[in-house]
This record gives sequence, C-alpha cells and structure tokens, in this order.
Amino acid sequence: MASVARVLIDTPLPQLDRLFDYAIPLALADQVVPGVRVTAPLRAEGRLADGLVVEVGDTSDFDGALTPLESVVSAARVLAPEVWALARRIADRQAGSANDVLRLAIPRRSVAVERKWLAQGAPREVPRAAHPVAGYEGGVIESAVDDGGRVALRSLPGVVELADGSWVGRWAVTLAQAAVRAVIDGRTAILAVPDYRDQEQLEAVLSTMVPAGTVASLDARRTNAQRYAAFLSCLAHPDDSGHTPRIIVGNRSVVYAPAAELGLIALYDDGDPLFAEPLAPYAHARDVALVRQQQQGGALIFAGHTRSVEVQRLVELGYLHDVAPVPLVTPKVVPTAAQQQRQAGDGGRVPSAAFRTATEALQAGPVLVQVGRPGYVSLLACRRCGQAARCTSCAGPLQLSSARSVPSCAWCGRIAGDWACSECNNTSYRMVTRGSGRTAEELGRAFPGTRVIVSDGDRPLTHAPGEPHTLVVATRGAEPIAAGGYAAVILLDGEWMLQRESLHVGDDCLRWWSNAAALAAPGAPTVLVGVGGPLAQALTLWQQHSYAAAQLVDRRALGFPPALRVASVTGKPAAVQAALDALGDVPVRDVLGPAALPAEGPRALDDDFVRAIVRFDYAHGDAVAAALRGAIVRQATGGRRPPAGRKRGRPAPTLRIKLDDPEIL
DNA sequence: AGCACGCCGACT
DNA sequence: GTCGGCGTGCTC
Repeated sequence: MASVARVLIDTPLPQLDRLFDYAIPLALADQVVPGVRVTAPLRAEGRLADGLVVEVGDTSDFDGALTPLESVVSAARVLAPEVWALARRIADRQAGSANDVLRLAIPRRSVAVERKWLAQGAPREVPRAAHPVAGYEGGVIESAVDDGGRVALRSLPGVVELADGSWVGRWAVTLAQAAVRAVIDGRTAILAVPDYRDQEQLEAVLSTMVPAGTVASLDARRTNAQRYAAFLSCLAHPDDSGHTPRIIVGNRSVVYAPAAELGLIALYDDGDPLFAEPLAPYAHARDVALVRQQQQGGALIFAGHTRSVEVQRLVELGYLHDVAPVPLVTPKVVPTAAQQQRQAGDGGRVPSAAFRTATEALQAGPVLVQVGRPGYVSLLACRRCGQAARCTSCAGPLQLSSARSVPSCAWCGRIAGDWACSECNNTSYRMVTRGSGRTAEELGRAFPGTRVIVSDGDRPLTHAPGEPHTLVVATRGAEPIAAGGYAAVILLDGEWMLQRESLHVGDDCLRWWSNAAALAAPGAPTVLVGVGGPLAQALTLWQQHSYAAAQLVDRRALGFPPALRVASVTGKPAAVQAALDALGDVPVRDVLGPAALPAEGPRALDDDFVRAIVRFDYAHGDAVAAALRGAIVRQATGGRRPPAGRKRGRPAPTLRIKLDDPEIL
C-alpha cells in the first residue's frame, strides 16, 4: 500500500507550482488515489490547503519528515492522469502554473452533484449505428480516426435538414460522423467550437445519431452544477474500472476535458478569436489540441471553411494532411468592382448589381445581408468638412443609438447635444458608418413588403425562417442559419471591415465572408461588395488555403508569427527588464522594446507599464518559457512588498507574460 | 499569501 | 543583558 502522495497544492502562487510529498496516514490509505481532492497542512501548523493527488508511491525525494495528509475530500478522481500531463506541459509551454490550467479543466465542485454521481454513476450507453462520413473520398476521415491521423479538413459549405426539421451547417454533420466513429470504437471524441451557436448545431446533429447519454456538453453557458455533472460523467467512476466513451462538445476549454481513451480531438474554425484563452496562461485551444494529440494519440482534425495561417504552416510542414471534399463543393461567389454605382433610396449602401440580386432572390427565399458593425450609427462626421465627430471631453467617437437620438460618446457615454466641428465649427453632421440597426431600417425601405430580421452580437439568432421576402441583417459572425439556406448572401461592409489596422484583417474578413457564404442554398449567389484583389479571388474560387499560404509567405518575410514564435512581457519597467535579463543566453531572434503600452480604446492602461516583445524560433520555445517562468517566480518571491500598511484588494501582478498572443504585432 | 526566522535599536 | 522592528525566505 502506497505511503507517499505527491500533491499539487491549490494556490495561485507561482513558486508553489510543483508537487509536494505527503505521508499517507493509515486511516486514509485506501482513499488516497491519484486524482482525488485532499486537504493538506502547509507550512504552518493548523493551516490547511486544498490539493489534488497527482500520484502515489513509496519513496520521496524530499529529505525531511513528511507531513501526513489531513483528509480526502471525496472519492471522485477529478484530475485524470492524462489531464495532469497536459496541464503540466501547457503550463510549462506558456510560462504559467499548472493550477491555472486546471482551473479551466476541472469545474468548481458541487457537493450535491458529486454525491449523486458517486451514488448512481453515469449512463453507459454505447451507440451501435455507424455513420459513414459523407462528402469526402471514401474512408479518408474514417481511417484518420482509426489510425490517429492529423487532418486539416476543408469543411463542406451548405446547410442540412435534420430528422426533426431543424437545419445545421454541413460542417457539423461531418464532425459528428467522425466523432461517432470514435465512440463506436470505444474511445472518446472531443469537439471544440468557438461559440454556443456552433455547439447547438453539433448537439442537434449528435442527438439524431447517438443516445443522449453519450454526449457531454462542457461549456460556460451552463450552470456550474450542469457543467460539473457533465464533467463527472466523463470520468471513470470509483466503482467502475472501465473507461466510458463519450462525445464531449464545448467551447475552447473543452480541449482539457477528461478522456482516458482519446479517439479524436477536433476544432471547428480554429481561426476564430474565441479560441484564444483570455485567462492565464493564455494557451490557445489550437495549441492545446496539438499538444494533447501528441501526448495521447488519437486523431486530430482542424475543420473549417477557411484555413488559418497556423494550420497552413502545419500542412506545409507535412504535419497535417490537407483533406478536401470529393467532389469539390463551392458556393457561387460574385465579386463586384470597388467603385460601383450605388442604388438610390437605400441610403446608398447597396450597389445596383447586389440590389438586383437581392430583389430577385427575395422572391425565392430569405436573403442574408452581412454588415460590419452592430448598433445603429457608429461614426459621425462634420457635414461640411468631413472631420470625424469626437467627444469634447475624451475625444472618443460619437455615435447614434437610434434615428431620433442625440449623439453620444462611444467611450465615456457623454451626451454631445451641443456638438460643433472642431475644424470648422459647423454644427450639422452626417452618418459615416451604419450599424446593423440602421442598415435594417434603410433596407426595409429599399425593399418594400419585406420582413427584416436583425441578428447582432447583442441579440444573435441561431435560426431564421426559410421564407421568401425575408431579409436577415446580421453582423459578421452572428449570421443565423436559414431553413433551406439563403437564396442570396450579400456581404456589404467589406471595404470598411478591411480598414482595421491588424496583422490578420485579411484572414478575419475571409473567415467571416466564407462562413456567411457557407449558409447559402445550393447554387445561390453570394455577392461580395466593393472588394477585389487576392481576398476576393480566394473567396470566389473557394481557395482559402491559397490565401493562407500567401499570408504565410508574408509572415515569414516579416518575421511574424506563425513563422516564428513571440512572447510579450508586460509590466513595470524594472520587472520587464529583469525578465529580459533572465533570458540570458537563450538564443532568441530579437527583442522589440520595451516600449510604453499603446494607448488603445477608451482608457489607457496602467500608464507606467511597458511591454517588450521577444521573437524566437520554435526550437527554443521551452528555453524561453523556462527563463521567463523563472523571472515570474523571482519577482513573486524576491520582490519587495508593496509599501507597508495598506491592505488592498488585489496586488496587481507587476509582470505578465503571454506566449503566442494572437493580438500581438 | 501567510508565517517564521534573523540580525539591529530602546527597555525593565 | 533582553524584547521586538519587519526585511528575507520557505512552504512536503
């Protein structure tokens, strides 16, 4: 019987991010098993810390008397061995703590839910019926699932009706079929999607293929109790030695779900920024999936209508296999020249070609109009000289919230009823950019007798009716699925969307447009308004991977990710300098900065913070992460306390390190 | 984070 | 000669 337990203490302190050995008291001998929650004395007599048993054994490297564990919290083995290995690796890779990773991997405990699960376990339904993966060369995806293949999958555009009459994207059917293949084989599949609307589609498809107990949904929208119940249902029950195959669906953190026998881990639309984890240690779900597949085996699929530059790089390295539909299915995309004549009467937004397309299509079915901006009017300008209208107190942009409202500042909210142009003192303004609300209003007038539906970030719709004379105005990313597919898709604000200053505007726009075009009915036109060049070409030819390949060439030339890796180091100047010094002789490509943080948005961040960016090759990732991690630990221990006396809520971390932050540069 | 250990100024 | 200041350092 094991006498030593190796425990991860639940603490945010970076210097305690390692395993501590404890003696196992005889009374607890048969309860202390890997994965259970325990309490253990730490440092001072009587002070108890929570922890997780990572492993048990009979020896310890610690020379000193081992303190005995205090108690076992419950019999649930919430830290599965494969999740521990993943959390440790991800933390090390990101210069962070395993505890921070585990916060994403293990939901908060709910005693009632846990008691119920311990008493009755989880359903063990295993699906019987196979669902061959349709639309691809026979057996390509099946053999990837069977043999642990790694695939960059070009999803099928279009929508499909399910047995219950609801409609989903065809991409969801493909992933569900692949997942069923894995569970029939007795293994678990993890399907990660950017947001809950994608998740609903997967759940809808899966409900027609497998018994309900086979699917576990782990996403942030559920209550903690629901999430914990779903989480427990994926674990091995204490009374039961076997692994329970599951299809686990969820958003970005589902990549950490417990799956002892991993058959498949798949991401849909990996370029979506929602896959970037905003919590420390900021690991991108794509990277986690890559690491996990390497550790645990099973198949890896990155599916989507576009190709992220990161995935394209892996395809070119030969690490992922590019798989396209057979026969090729491509939406019909019609670009329009940049300076097209505008139709009168609709606010001048829709060029005449697109207007004609929409008018015609509305007779046959619903028409989708994708706009760039939510809200009503997001930018005003002087009617006389064209100067942008800005708030007099904070210089934020002025906006309108409805037809009759007074302009107000988008940043500070101040009402600007007395606005006058700062250049020419004129007091009348015009609308420069229109949001979904204003566009809907204008289009309603332009297409009389049409029902106009708005779907935006605030109130996104999942589904839209498939009836003619229905105009759906949606902001990019919030497009509902129309029954039967749209009779036409108009992509309106491309020109404006491309103006954003960012390394990946092009990728983002292509992704938004492609995802909207994928909602069209077979043969229905998608009109891209006012955009030409390689982006329009990639969309028209449905060759998003070619665009990604060209982007990768550019990134290599510029030395930008994913051609190489980057770490951003943010904090007080002294802390940043210490972190950079800690890099010592690690062979980094170069260090940009430190420089003052760019003042962005309504409020400038901590004004005395600086940021440096370290660029390095993939080969030196471990060394860079280890060095920066050392700086974090030193700064947490060595550093002086805040000037004595005051007790503030949170001593803001003075050093923040992000590896591979997609928003950098 | 806490909390103990440790080496310099006023004290019964 | 001690009691205690909170500057460093450790937590099995």
